[in-house]
Amino acid sequence: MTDLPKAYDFKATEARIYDWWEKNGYFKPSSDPNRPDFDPSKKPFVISIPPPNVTGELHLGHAMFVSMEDLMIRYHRMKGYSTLWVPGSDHAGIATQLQVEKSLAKEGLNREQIGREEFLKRTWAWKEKYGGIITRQIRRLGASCDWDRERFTLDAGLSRAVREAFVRLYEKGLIYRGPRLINWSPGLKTAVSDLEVEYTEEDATLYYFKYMLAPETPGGSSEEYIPVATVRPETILADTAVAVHPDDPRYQRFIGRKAVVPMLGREIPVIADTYVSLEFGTGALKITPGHDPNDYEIGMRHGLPVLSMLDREAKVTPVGGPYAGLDRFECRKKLWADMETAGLVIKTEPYRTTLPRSQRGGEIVEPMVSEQWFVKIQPLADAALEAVRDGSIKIVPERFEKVYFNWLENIKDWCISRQLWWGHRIPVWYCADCGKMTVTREDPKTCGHCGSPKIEQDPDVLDTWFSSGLWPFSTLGWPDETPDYKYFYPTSYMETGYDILFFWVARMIMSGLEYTGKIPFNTVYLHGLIRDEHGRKMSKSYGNVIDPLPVMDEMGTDALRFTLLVGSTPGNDMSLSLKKVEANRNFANKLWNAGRFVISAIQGIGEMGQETPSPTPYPLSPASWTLADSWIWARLQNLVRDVERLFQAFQYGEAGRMIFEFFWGDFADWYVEVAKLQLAGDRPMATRTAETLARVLDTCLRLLHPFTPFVTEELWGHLKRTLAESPIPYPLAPEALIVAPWPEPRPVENWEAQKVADFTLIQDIVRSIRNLRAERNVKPSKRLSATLVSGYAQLLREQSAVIAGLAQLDENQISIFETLPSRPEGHVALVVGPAEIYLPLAGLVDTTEERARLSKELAEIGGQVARLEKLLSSDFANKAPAPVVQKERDKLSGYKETAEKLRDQLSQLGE
RNA sequence: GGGCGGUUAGCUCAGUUGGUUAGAGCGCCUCUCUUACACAGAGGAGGUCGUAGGUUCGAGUCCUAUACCGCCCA
Repeated sequence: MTDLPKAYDFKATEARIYDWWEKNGYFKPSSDPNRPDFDPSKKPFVISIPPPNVTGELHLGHAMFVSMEDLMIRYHRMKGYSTLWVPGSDHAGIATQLQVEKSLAKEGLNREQIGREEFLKRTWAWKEKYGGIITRQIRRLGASCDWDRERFTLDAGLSRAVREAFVRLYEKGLIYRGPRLINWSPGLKTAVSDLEVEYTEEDATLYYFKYMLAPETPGGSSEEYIPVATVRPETILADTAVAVHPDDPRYQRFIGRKAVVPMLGREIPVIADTYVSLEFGTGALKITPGHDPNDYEIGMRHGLPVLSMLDREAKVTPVGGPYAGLDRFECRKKLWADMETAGLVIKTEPYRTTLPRSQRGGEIVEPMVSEQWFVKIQPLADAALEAVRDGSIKIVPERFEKVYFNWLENIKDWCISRQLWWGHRIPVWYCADCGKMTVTREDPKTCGHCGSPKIEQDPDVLDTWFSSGLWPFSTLGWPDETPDYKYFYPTSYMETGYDILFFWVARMIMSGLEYTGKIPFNTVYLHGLIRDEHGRKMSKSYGNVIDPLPVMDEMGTDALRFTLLVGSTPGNDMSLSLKKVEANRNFANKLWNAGRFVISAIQGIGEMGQETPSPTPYPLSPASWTLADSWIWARLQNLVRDVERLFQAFQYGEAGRMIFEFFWGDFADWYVEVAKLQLAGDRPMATRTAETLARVLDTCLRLLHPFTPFVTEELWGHLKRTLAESPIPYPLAPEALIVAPWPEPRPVENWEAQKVADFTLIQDIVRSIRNLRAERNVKPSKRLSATLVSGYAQLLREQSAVIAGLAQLDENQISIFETLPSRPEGHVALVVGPAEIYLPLAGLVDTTEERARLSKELAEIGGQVARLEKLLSSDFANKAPAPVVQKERDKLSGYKETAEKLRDQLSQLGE
């Protein structure tokens, strides 16, 4: 007996196995362009990791992508590709800066007080302190990344890539700077891009007031006004027009006149624009080009001035006259109160509206005019659209292509400057003398135009996504044509969550095409988001967040991985519950124990004696196999074919489920049970059985390895050592499962279907005997005698030991006949397709009950017969494909045979 | 307003070229500690696949409409 523990001990296994893999270099590409033995003809398979926030901590989103990518990587590695998974992390400008600012605040400091240089010093220290956490946690998940190639977006090399990209775009005229309406985050004091703003519907107030018209003649007076409604009354201070619809009879006569800005007395024009809706609100709009995107458009059309009434801290500017210096919300209150006093207020009413909030922090974002850097995105977007349209890049699942198209077709220029300190500083220097800009790859000492040394670098940094957009190639050495870049780029799959399709994936495609002239990857695989067990979003305030680390502590990494991989389908959200993880921990344990059984079976062969085992050459002809051997082999080959097909179609979850079902349902529940009987046979039989056990286990471990790498590697090692010490000629190579060849599908052999059908009959017989025993409360330990009658008597005779073993019959008291003139006395009869089974349950047999049972079965079968006869006499027989019709015909004849036998039974019981 | 996804057993979900008796895990009921595994084994109950039409010999699967839930974009 083996000395392996009775339950799989993942705690004692995972870290040891991971270290062993890493130490032996299995995570490195099998063909490495930096080594002398590089084989360029070997196909590479490459994934760049979606870089997590460098100071972040593991959550289920990470667990998901790591599991999925590791599966892809391990599969291709076993398939023989030169496989590279590039790990790394992202500096995450805003997030990291906020963390450091928070720690500063605890000391009563802010970043302005300590200055930029000191702040960056502290941030780097912060990164050094917390930067390793996330990568350690990713290792714990089993990620087989090449850690020697780990990258960080602020590394020298990647920073050079960012610089190169910026300068190239600038030189091409695709980067410009200018005052534009952008989204301003007052708390963070930085611009954010359109994507970083979230719109939420909330309760607000709609303020109705009078926009008084200026007298038509100077010095005159006017009581005329246009009623206007707004949700942001404070922006009145920056109004530069009032707009009405040109066809609106209520206001038509005011077009061209002047209106007076409340409390400020500024005169602004009344303009006509078809943008104004006649039905909505009062039918008139105040126009604030400096603080609203729609108004900005209208302002551009009409040549209106743009005023800014808020500064970078969202305090009122001098434009607001007496309100200058007030906070935006205080100003709203005060201005409205003053307007009320001045008799300009009509009413207020509660109102549902969408408010723009910062994706980070959640404060209300202000549309503001500000001087920022932008990427002219249209040319890049066009190329990125084409790459997906022409199939160069495939998105899985396909439906996201539509989302991708829709976004790129309506894209706006990308605001890439951020008023932060942590990030890639914009490589632009302004000259104090000539006022011109110098944009260079190397930091300049003097102005590139007039040579003045009085130059100063732009204080802003780039949007973090600008550098992440370069990730697939910057990590491989770009802009240098390094060996890695030449061999591994373009990468293969980009695997990530659909929530960052725009933020990241689209931008990588645009960047890749622009800078490298190549697609950055050929396939985009998008996974869904993980929700709680009732499909709700996980959030801290709900308290339903599942932390992957304690889950791994309790159930093991393999259990978590298998749950995430098998529980999800591409692009769809999944619900996760600890119950599921527990079920998969049980699966790992099942695997372990079946493995223990196989190993002890192999050891048993070695202990049987020293004579040479009968040679069973490979590939085996089924000639020397038992029915069960043939059956499990055929089922296994079928599984390998299914798994391959599903993997090629990115249906990893379905593949995992099929392996699970095969291993538990076919192998462990049936074959292993039969094997126990066969192992008790003579030496050649026992040897062949042990070998089949080994073969099936080996194949299953290979198929499962991408899903559950730890338990499979550990077991495989034990299996390998055991086989090496045994007389069984089935050596396992190479030294580790992680680099063992993937089971390749074999063509179906013509004997397979018959053997599967034969064994299925045996299973059906066993099941119905078990069923009856359970119904009649026959003690499980009680071995019954039995009489079997069937046209398949030969098959049943051959399998009588199997039937007896699995159904708890007494093998020496089984009689098998082709036909039997009359049913044995005091027996209960079972009809299983072409077989009748009589069990001696004398004393338990109640004729009335028997008749009822058999009648019920006959009714069911009769229903099937009727259904199929109807089907086969319909158009179905003419129009459906022949094999499909044949299948139904076969079924019908089977049912008819069963029905016939049931009728016999009933008549023998007496009417 | 536009687009997408979901609606299948008590719960969470599979079911990908339409093939005719719809599957799993968990939960539930009965029995069993039979030396691989009680993180288990054996048996069982449980679903008119949201609704209404249509195409087809055949629809959970394709088409149309519709209800509800969710997401994305404006």
